[in-house]
Amino acid sequence: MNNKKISIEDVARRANVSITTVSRVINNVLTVSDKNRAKVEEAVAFLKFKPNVSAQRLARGVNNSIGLVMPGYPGIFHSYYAIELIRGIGHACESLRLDMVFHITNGFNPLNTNNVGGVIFADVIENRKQVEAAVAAQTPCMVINNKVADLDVNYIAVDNVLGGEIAADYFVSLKHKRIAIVTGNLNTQSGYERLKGFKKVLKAKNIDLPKEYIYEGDFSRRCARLAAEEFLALKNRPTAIFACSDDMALEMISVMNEREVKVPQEISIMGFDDNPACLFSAIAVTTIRQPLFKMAEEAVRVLQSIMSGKQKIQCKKILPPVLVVRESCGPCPQ
Amino acid sequence: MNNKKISIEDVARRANVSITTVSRVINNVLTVSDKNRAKVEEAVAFLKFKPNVSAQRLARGVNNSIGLVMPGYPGIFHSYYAIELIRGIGHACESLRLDMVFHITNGFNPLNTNNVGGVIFADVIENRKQVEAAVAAQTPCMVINNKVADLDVNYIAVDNVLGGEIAADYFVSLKHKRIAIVTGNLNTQSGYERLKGFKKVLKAKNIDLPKEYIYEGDFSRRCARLAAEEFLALKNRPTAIFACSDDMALEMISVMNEREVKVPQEISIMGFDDNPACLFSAIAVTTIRQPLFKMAEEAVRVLQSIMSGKQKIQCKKILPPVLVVRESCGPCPQ
DNA sequence: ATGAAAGCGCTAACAG
DNA sequence: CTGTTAGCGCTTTCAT
Repeated sequence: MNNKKISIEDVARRANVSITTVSRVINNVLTVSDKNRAKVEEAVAFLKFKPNVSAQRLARGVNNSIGLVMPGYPGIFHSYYAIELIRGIGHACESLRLDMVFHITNGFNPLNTNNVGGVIFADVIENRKQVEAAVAAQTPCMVINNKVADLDVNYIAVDNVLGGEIAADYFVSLKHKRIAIVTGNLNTQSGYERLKGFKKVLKAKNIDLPKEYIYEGDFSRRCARLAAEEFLALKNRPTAIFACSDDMALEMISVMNEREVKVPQEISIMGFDDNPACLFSAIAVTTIRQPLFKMAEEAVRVLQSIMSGKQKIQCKKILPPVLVVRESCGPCPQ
Repeated sequence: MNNKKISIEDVARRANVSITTVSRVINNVLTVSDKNRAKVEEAVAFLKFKPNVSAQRLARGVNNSIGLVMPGYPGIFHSYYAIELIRGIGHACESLRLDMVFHITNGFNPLNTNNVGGVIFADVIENRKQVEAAVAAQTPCMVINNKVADLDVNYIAVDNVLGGEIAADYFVSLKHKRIAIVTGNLNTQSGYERLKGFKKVLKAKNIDLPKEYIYEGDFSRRCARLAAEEFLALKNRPTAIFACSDDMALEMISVMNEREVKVPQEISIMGFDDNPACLFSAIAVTTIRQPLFKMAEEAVRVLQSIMSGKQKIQCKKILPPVLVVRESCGPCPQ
């Protein structure tokens, strides 16, 4: 198989012009006569010629592809978070005509950053060493949704501490006193920081957050179910629960339904993400919106300008999440 | 920025050997003296040299990357199906040291197949033209989970007709007479064929499948909720429902819970996929298992041998799905 | 407007 | 075991 690929030379021969001219037309350089352009186009179509991208990249000295590095831990690809990032990055690459080299890392096998023009890291905790290497090698890169204060690297992130604060503030404004949280994976910055912001506000308001009101989860529906059951079994059951992802909130609401605990009359449940699923569930979920898709798109855009730009670009952006009030949270009962 | 990249020549100069020798050591060719190998390795480490992949690909004439083409319709990336495929392919690429170029297609902007050594298509319906083009261009390719009988292309798929049959057979064996289905997206082969197999068995068993027992869905939780509500509103409500994805089955069970309809005592619900979430829900979901992850891995493996192999490889494999009995289906009530 | 020629960084005969 | 020498397919000066 693999009967010889047709090259620019074949096209030139058939069109009876030089390969330079062919190169010009496939690159939309204007200084080509209409006559020659037509001949080349005919030959390209006839031979079904497609430029060899490796050769182009080598000759141009630039690489129009970006690597997306994500950690491979279980469940991540079934999270709204990761999928929205992938969608956003994929979408941006599509419109910017970049190739997206998707690399699921296990810690070993780092992405060969010489194979891409730049790279986006979607989770620093797991991939920190790779980020450091990329920075050291001066590979253009962007970090998404993780501020890396101690590294000189560009990032775009959501303010997760603020997210936790917003959740706690809202519950407090609703007069809740027994407020619980099921956290995300605390090894991720988003998991950790949401808890941090949440605690901070409760402390400031002098509301106790006992250990049994903190369930250490991992963003998954499964642990949300476990958490819900544990909270319900408490002698002093909470009247409000902050679930650090919408998936978890949704699952908790299901459990409440099964147990015939009314949401929000008996218990308030708040999510995080603004997953569209929040709107189609039995009860619309009050949540905290974070602009995942847009963040991803912007990361690509910035990365591209880093890749092409002569000037050094600084991008350390932190986006605020926003509260979306719907039906799953209500005033404290009794 | 972009202070000149170091090349193989820089390494050779520092190690005081020819570039050929450097090439040999970075490619693990054994015919290099220990002394030279050591010198080269030192230089590589010192200069942080990474080979330019584009140059390698050009020189070698082969391309160790594969394209994964998936349609970009809404919701696909939030389906268990798509994600398992991506995971499986990503995993296989990782261990085979292939780059995975992930391409979400909107119908325009087809993947430049000259940029990859081969391509995997994960949904033929939407991408048929691209598959045809790839076949015509003799690009090594594999089609996943869609038999394309009329194209000379390799594929690996699940027998979805059989899946539909298994579902219907099981309900029949449980003595159900009023059997409904909420389908997947009927524009996908899996959506269409499951319905087909389902209908076929019911017809053979002389069980009526009225229009109102067929809800045309799209694999999403949202439509499952709508379907459940519609079925429950029927004068003659079904006693068994086949949901063509586990996500849909799970959502239907939630609705039943909200409406206080007992599963499986009053109504049986079957899913499809064998999503692990089936095990952690309130009631373990009876489902039909399809080997998504393994199928994806195998597709990569076959594709790689097509890419490297001299001989033409034929792969037209259809895997059978299997019934997994759990708790959400029971005998017909009354 | 066009083409000749010199690379881009690396691999792979081929000699030695 | 090592180095010389052609390319791989394309872009890009630089003449013309």
